[in-house]
Amino acid sequence: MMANVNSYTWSMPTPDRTSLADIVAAGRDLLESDGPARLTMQAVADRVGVRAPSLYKRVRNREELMDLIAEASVRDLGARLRAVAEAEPDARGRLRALAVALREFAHAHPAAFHLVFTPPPGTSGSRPESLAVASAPLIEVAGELAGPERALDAARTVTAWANGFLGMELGGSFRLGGDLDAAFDYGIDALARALTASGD
Amino acid sequence: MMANVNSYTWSMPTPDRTSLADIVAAGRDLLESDGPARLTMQAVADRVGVRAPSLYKRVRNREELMDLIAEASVRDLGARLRAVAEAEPDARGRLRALAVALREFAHAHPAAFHLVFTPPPGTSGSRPESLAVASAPLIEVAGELAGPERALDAARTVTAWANGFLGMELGGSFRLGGDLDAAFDYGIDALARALTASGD
DNA sequence: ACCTGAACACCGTTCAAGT
DNA sequence: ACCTGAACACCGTTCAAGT
Repeated sequence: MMANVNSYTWSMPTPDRTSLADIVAAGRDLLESDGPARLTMQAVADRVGVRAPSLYKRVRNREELMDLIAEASVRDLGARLRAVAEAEPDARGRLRALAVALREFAHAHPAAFHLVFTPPPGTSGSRPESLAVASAPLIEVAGELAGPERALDAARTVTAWANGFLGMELGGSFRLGGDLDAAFDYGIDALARALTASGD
Repeated sequence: MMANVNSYTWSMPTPDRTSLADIVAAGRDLLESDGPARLTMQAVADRVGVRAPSLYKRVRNREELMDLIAEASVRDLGARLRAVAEAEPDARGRLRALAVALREFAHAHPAAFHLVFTPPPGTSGSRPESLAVASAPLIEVAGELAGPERALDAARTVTAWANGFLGMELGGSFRLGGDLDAAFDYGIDALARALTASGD
């Protein structure tokens, strides 16, 4: 028996009105422009032209959406850091270039930076592998400066400093005035000195 | 003419059923035990034995309550750091003792630590003066190690590192294994080396 | 399969009415 | 003056009903 495909009982499948990519992109825009508190399922739905419940066809819940935003952001950051690292063969110069690039990313996408490096309780943040890939150039240069023995400790010292500095800068926690560009510079040099000196 | 104080039109003022101190204490407990998302006006009210609307007699809104919790926490931290600093005259040993005390505080009160050093957008966090008082011992030792010229930059490098390390440790961002105690130790030594070396 | 309105539980907050 | 119930606006999320 043939399938019933008479023209009046059959109808074209309506094209989807949105997509996961659209939703994540809208979320990233909203996060940066309005802050996390106003990154609302309703607001995202408005922006992609659909009602809020429809988002749950593409995303399990708001937390997963936040994680997807963190994931997309960390990939962008990783690509940028990789490009910067390739352009600078000298280890000390590369440490500086990577730190500066990280700071530029933090200034350009402060909310995304915060989401990636300080995921709010309840969310998981970006996938661990993605964060590892993005951090690889920094870990590598730390190893070059401090030696393979101390690579991990050295990398953690650098990332902790950078993360802390940028988090405090974005959060307005440096309240004693002074030149933050110079303070960042001082920090880079101090760490380069410290990692280079053996310490044994 | 005498005031009307006939016994049947006059009544004892009921004693207050709670206080600002009670509310802040309940908030601190809840924050640490249940996390910021469940630090709810309703939950605080339940704990102090009143209805949620009554809290607004003592506190402007939830954000102010969060700020009061941050303020109380930073004062505790400041007192602890001051005591540690007084007990250790050697600058390098004092840097280590302060860093360790800060880490102990972060481990003992992780949610409060996070609230103080990464106040969520919308809140103001603790009063700037209170944070300055709490940070004073660290700024002072940084100045002793790096010299008065570089005191502020050096202090920012140390606090950025400590803040970043502990934020990442509490947030579970160190995912490559290894000994975190040793990594923290390495960081302290690296910073002490870096601040001591002139860099000019 | 995707989309929607309606509904639910749960927030923070306000306010008139009680004592 | 403090406390309360009731109400409001606004969340995230579920689900039956539509196409």
